[in-house]
Amino acid sequence: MSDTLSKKTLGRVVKRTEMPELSKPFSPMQLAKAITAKRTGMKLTLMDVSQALAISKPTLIKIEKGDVTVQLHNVLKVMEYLGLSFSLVSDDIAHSNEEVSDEQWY
Amino acid sequence: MSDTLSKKTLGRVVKRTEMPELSKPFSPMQLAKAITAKRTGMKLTLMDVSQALAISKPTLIKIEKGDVTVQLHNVLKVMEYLGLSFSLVSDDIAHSNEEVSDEQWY
DNA sequence: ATATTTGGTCAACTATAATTTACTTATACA
DNA sequence: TGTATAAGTAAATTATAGTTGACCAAATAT
Repeated sequence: MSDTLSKKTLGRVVKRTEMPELSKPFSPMQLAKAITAKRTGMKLTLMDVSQALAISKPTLIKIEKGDVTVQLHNVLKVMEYLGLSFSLVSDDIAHSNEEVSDEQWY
Repeated sequence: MSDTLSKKTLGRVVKRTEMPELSKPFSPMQLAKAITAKRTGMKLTLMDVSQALAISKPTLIKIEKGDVTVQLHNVLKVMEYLGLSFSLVSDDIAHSNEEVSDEQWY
């Protein structure tokens, strides 16, 4: 696996999954891996997050497994809690917001 | 409103909402506006998207209103169809994927 | 080695998102 | 103006995501 161990000054030894490369094209699995990586990196258990956000453990596991049949709401709550965010990418060639051109920006 | 009118060679005149600045921090409303902007820019009706993706019109409207109580699955389907994508942003200070450092990347 | 914690799964139930159908409001164009 | 198209809303039903609680299996600790 792409998991690494990290001994910390406080707490126990935890399995810490590596952060995926954020530059790669978005996929549900990339998101899932990033969430798990952040959570374990912050030494939070599923219980911790579950209690903090009032989201059940099975749902959190669905999210961390890349299952997309979950509420956007729940995913955003988890991401915000862990300090993760989206940015939008449009597949247009190039567009300027300065001037409203007649060209198609989509 | 921040809507603009555009006369097209084919079809009728449609209300086209402006594309939000993708550089701004992510919010559900920014996503909603981007989706509406892309759809109208591509001259697609809600019916078009509804039929193409087998998603009901009320659900599409929820998405385009920034309602987050929708399935991530449905949002991703719409985004992919319109040529929109996410990229992940982590609020870490700076991290390198080249070498595994002892520093916290989260 | 034993105990404890954590991750993960499962079944039954509850909550709620999604669909369908119809209706209304707004927009565009003849 | 009147007509057609599109956006948006609403109620009833269906589908399904979410929760709870128990349980098992790894992993981590003492």
